[in-house]
Order: sequence, then structure tokens, then C-alpha cells
Amino acid sequence: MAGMRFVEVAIPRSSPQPLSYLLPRELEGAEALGLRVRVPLRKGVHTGVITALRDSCNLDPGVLRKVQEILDSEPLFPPHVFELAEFISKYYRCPLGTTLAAVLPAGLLRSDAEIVELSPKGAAVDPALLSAAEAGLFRELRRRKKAPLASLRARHKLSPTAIEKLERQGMLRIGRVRRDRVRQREVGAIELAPGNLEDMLADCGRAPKQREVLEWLSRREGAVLESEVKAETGCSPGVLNALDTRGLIRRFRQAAQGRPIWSLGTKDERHALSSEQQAVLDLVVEALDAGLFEPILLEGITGSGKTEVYLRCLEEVLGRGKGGMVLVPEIGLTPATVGAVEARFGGLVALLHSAQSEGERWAEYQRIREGEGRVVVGPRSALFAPLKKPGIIVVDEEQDGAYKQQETPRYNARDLALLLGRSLQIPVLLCSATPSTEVAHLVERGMARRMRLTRRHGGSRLPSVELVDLRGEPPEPGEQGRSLFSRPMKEAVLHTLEQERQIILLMQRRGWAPTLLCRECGQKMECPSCSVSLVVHRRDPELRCHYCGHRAPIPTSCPSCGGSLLDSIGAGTEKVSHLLERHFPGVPAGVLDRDTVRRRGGLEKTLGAFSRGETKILVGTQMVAKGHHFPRVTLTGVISADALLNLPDFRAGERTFQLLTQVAGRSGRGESPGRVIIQTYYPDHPAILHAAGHDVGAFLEEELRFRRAFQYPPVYKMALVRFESLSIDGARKAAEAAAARLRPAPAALRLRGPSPAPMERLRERWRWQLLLSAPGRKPIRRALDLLESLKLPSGVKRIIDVDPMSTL
DNA sequence: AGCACGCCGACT
DNA sequence: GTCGGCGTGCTC
Repeated sequence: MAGMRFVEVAIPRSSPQPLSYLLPRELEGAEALGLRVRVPLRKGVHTGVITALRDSCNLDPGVLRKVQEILDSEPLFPPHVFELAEFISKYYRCPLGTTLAAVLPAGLLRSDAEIVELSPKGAAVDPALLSAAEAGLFRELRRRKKAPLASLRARHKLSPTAIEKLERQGMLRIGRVRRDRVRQREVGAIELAPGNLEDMLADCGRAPKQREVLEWLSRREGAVLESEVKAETGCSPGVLNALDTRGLIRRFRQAAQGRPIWSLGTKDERHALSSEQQAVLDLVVEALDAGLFEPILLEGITGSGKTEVYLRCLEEVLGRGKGGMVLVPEIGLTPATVGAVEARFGGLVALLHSAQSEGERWAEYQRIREGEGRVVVGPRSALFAPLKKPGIIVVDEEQDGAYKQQETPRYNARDLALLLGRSLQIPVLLCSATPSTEVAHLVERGMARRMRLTRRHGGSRLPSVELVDLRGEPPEPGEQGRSLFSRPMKEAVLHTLEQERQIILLMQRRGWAPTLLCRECGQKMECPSCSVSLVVHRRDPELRCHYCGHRAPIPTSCPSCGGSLLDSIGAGTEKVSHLLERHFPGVPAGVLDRDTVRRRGGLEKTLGAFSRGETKILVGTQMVAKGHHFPRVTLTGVISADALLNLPDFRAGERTFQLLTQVAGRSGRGESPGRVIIQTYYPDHPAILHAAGHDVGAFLEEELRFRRAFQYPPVYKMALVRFESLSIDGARKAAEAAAARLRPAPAALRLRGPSPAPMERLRERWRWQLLLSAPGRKPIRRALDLLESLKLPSGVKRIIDVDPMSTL
């Protein structure tokens, strides 16, 4: 370390490049890659991460400023995580500081907050001398004493510099608060002091409230939260104080536990491996022992035992003193997977998920860093878990779009898992019933091994799938156009109910109806901020934009022509459940979509009632297709397969195929055979046809042929460059200028656009875009370099999405 | 004169 | 990626 006098520091939300700093003598020797430091930048002090150590610097050392403080004693992550971050930064074109902020647990790199308060002079000022906006600000500060500057700016219509101006005038004081530490929140807890309960109760004498608390505590085991004691017994703090001073209870602080994630309390069931499963395990063990990268597509329908395979693989990994990662798309929706891993590995499991508080996530992070948590389960960011010696990476449901982050850094954790596996020389298990075209393409080129599990656990058969051609369905009186339930669908539902079995119905849209139309002028009610129509909701009656959250009351007359013939067009989950009630009166049904899940405990309640059989029918959006296991479900109905199919996106077919196959897999997982009914206007479309025929191979082959012919991923590489602006001209002109810069384009580069994005306006912003594709990455990389060097007109934002998941 | 607003380049 | 300096032009 001697002579390392300079450090490079990556700071989020500042410079795209790491900046050089001087390391003062007193800090020398303590520095290392991956430590956080406090450094001065412009007027303030920021928290960044050391990304390099240097003994020389190409800048004049005289201009360099000094590192003020080193915040950690140990690097926050092992080298492979840092290398991954550097790769992400380059490949997905996101500043390294911002990338590191996404890689580390939230909060560790949070910038300082500016806190505003009134000075004595400000407090005494005559309100008459202030502008209306200033008076509002002063009123709030008088009430709240202190408030964050950013929120004050947002709430009061002040100019951007007004608050600084008032500070210069001595009216306000602005202080800085550091927020780069995660607080592990603590709560009060109580337990009964050791000793005989009878004696203790006697000790209370004539203090009934204290007796009651003691008795209540004795009925509980271990420590109980103080808040819970108070709520349950209705006692005051004084009662607890009295018990404490007499030594009858023990009071202490403990780390606050966030809402536990909902796992099914699964029992660990070890299944004997089939020969197919054993073959995968053998392959993984071989790679483990040889220290080789081994990318494997583990393909198997629902219920074929993929989970047991990777649990066994993890056992082997742990047995060799290493750790493993299990990535899942959305942890809240995969309780079965989480439950299975927890049941098998217990205390070795480290769970990372978004329902945790920052403190909890930080605690789990440290457990992994210290080698205590060695099986990491989590969503895409779990790939950055600081395992010392990762031995395997498992990506469950690898085809899931949730692995792609939809904000910078726009990485895809499945792709990165392969990259990381290669650099660490370890096996990577990509699991899916419906592999992505990306992984299929890898297999096709011999770059990943395809291992199939063809037998369903317990020997249950694949459901039979019937397509209902909606074009042949007669219109129903009282409905506009067609009925939601075709005759075959109605009959199947009735039949299944008679057999005392359960039904899952897939309905892609939530709400009552996707559009409210004026029959007199033909106008659709549109979102004022987005180019989409507002969705009619009835449970909480209002119009709602599903993209920006805009809400409006349901009009009784058309806002543009005054006409009163307003019609809800189409259907959503609410209408489906309403119509179910009409068609099948008295049959209890549950609804599972973002609206019902958002309510506290909504997911647990809805799924719980269904799994206990209290509801017979479960209606929902794609959520119902995710890995739940309901043995009594023998019918799955798809109200319309066409919603996804009609999206103007090259992945529309793939997404449709995956969703249909997934949802079909919900049917008939117990002993009884399952049935699936899919309603569609396109019964001949390959995505629907092959899903009905359970033919993954044929679908992928055909889909890859289409992608090759039309130069789409994964055969061709792609990047999406989007320009956003509050003015339509700004976005369009920037996109046109960018396209002009790329012309004449090299032969290998294909340019689509500039064109308005399929959703031309979103959250008030107009969006225009360019799609770049090429047989290899190089022409795209060069084009993106060119575009990044192009100066943007003011008010225009440029978003680069490498390997986009969708082009909407 | 004092301040808002927009543009542009530097930040280490 | 953001901030702050500077120029321009408006208002008290």
C-alpha cells in the first residue's frame, strides 16, 4: 500500500467518471477498493466508493482535494461484485457511481439532505413583507420547525433560488444532514423475568393491571413487542415501568423486523431424484469439481421437479464450502420457491427483498459478507450479494421480464448471471418451463446445455387445452359485441363447479373496463398526461390511468360534447368477477391483481382463501400464472389470449406463449387431470397454437426464425435510444438529429426510426425513439458512442436501453 | 440594482 | 449526472 497517495472515487448523481482525490497521510494504509469515503465536491461533501488506488495522477496534484473520511473498515463487496459493476457501467451505459448505488444495499450512498429552518430574524419577520409563496413557506417552517429543502421547493411555488436567497438575507438557516448510513430501527420488547409465576403474581399485590399484564405475558412465549403488549392489554407505560422496577419483567431493545415475507411454511420434502434430475445434478457436480463455467438450461414443465434439482445442487455447493444464489423474478409472488429453499437450508439462507426495511436488508447483506448467509434468495439485485465464494447461480423462471431493470442501470440479471458464472468459472442453472428466445438461441449455438425434465411429479398429466375461436361465437344480448364467456367456457366452469373443483380465470386487465367511450361524439376519455385511455374502476368508482396514476371521477356526461351516452368498452377483472356473479350466482370468487394485492395483506388473503377452498374461482392478471400450487384447480380459463399478442412489440408472441403455457400449468397439478380453455380471435397464431399443443420446441424454433428474418434479438443485437421531452418537438427533433448523426450508417447497422414510441406520451413527456440493431454488438457500441457524444438540446432526456425487454 | 431564467461546461 | 457561473432581460 505504500505510496498509494491517490484514490479514484465514484460518486452517484455527480460526475459520470470517477474523480481523483488525494489521500491525506493520516488515512494512508487504511484505503482499499470498495470502501466508502466522504469527499468534497463543489460546495458540498459527498459519499462515494473508492474504485481505484493510484500512486500517481495525471492531474496536477495541486488541484486535487482531499478525502475527508473513510467510512468502512472492510470493502463492502468482494472483487467479483466490483467487476460486475464496472461491466454494467460500460455495457449498459450508466455512470459507475450510479451503478454502485444500485448494486449496494439502498441507503449506503444516499446523498446528504439539506434541512431548512427559520433563523431568529426569519421567525420575527413581518408576514406583510413577504410574497404569498414566501409566507406559505414561513408558515410551514413555523409549524414544522425543520423541513427538507427539496420537499419545500416542491410544495411551495418558489423559484429554484428563492430559498438560498432567503438564507443569504439571514432569514433561513440551511443545514446538512448525512443520510449515508442505514439505521437498523429498534423497538422495545419485553419478556417475563425468570421465576415462578405464582410468586410474581403475589408480588403484585393489589395492582390488577400489573397482574393482567403478567398473566398475558405468561401465555406468550419468549419476548413480545412492547407495542403489542400495550395494544393487547391496554396498559399504560406506567404499568410497565412499575413491573420493570420490581424486576418482574425484563425490558430491552431489539432490531425491528419488517413485514415477514409470505412463505407457505413449507415442510422440507426430499424427493428421490429421477434419472433426468440426477443427470443434471451430475453435470453440475462435475463442473463444480472441475472449476468450470457450465451454463445449463434446466427446462421442465411446472411440477417436473426443477426446484428439487437446484436444492440438491446447492447442497453440493455448500458441501464444498461455497455459497449459492437463487434468483427469483418477484419474491412476493414466489412463496413456494422461497419456502422450499428456507425449509432445506434454514439459517444458512439470506433473503433479500423489497418489503424489507433498509436496515433489515443491510443486516442480511452483512450476514452474507461474513459468511453466515450462504444461500442467497432474492430478486435481480441479489446477484450482487457479497458472497465470498459463489459456487453456483440459479435463475428461476429465467424468461421473466422482471430480471430486466427498467431504470438505469438497465441490466438484465439473467444475462449477467451468465457473465458472472463465466468469470467465476461456476455452473449457472437457468430454469424455465418456457425458455426465453435468448437462452434458446444460446442452446442452438451450443453455448448452453439443454437439460429437460419431461416427467411431471406424481405422474400427473399435462392438461388438455381447447381453443375457442371467438369469431364463431354469437353475440350476446346486453353485451356490446361478444360475451366474455363463450358457451364452451361457461359449460366448463359449470362442470368444474359441479365436480367441486376450482377454477383459475386469466384476465389481463384490471379494473372494470379499459375504456369509457362517448357514444355521441366517439371520444374516449384519455389521460391528460399519457397517450392512453383511462380505465374505468367500479370498486372505488373513478377513472384511472394505469401508467401515471392519474385519477378522475367518472363523468356523467361527455366532457367534450356534453352527451350523456357514455359506455364502458371492454372488460377488466372487476367486470369479470361481476359477470361471474351473474352467471354463477352464489359461487364465491376472488380477484388477484395489483389493486387487490396493494391492500395490506391482500395477496395473502386472496391466495389463502383460494387455497383453503373458500373461494371457488380465482380471477386475476398474470399474477395468477406465477408459481402457486393449487391441487384442486382443474380448469384454467383464458378470457382473451389476444391482449399481449396485439402489442406492437417484437416480443409479443413470446410473451403470449409464455403466459399461456404458465397459466395452463396451474391446471391439474393434483391427481385429477386438468383442462384449459383459451378464448382467442387468432386461433392460428403460432404462439397460441403451440401453447395449446404444449410444444415449446416448435414455438421457439418458429419464433427464432421470425427474429432472424426480421433482424430482431436475440439473433440480432439491439439497443433502444429514446428521447423524452415535455415538448413534442424537443423529443422529435432530438431523435431526428441523433438519426442524422448516424447516417450514413454502416452496412451492418440497421436503424429503425426515428419514430414516436408506441406510447407517445407518458407522464407528461413526449417520447421519440430509435432502434439500432446489428448482427453483432460492435456496430451498436460504436453508434451509441456517437450518440453519447452528441449534445442534447436542453429539456430533452436521452435514455439508452441496451438489450431492451420491450420497445414500448 | 437585484433577481429569474436559460445555457453550457466543469466537477477531481 | 448535476451544479453553478455567466449572460440576458425583466421588474421593484
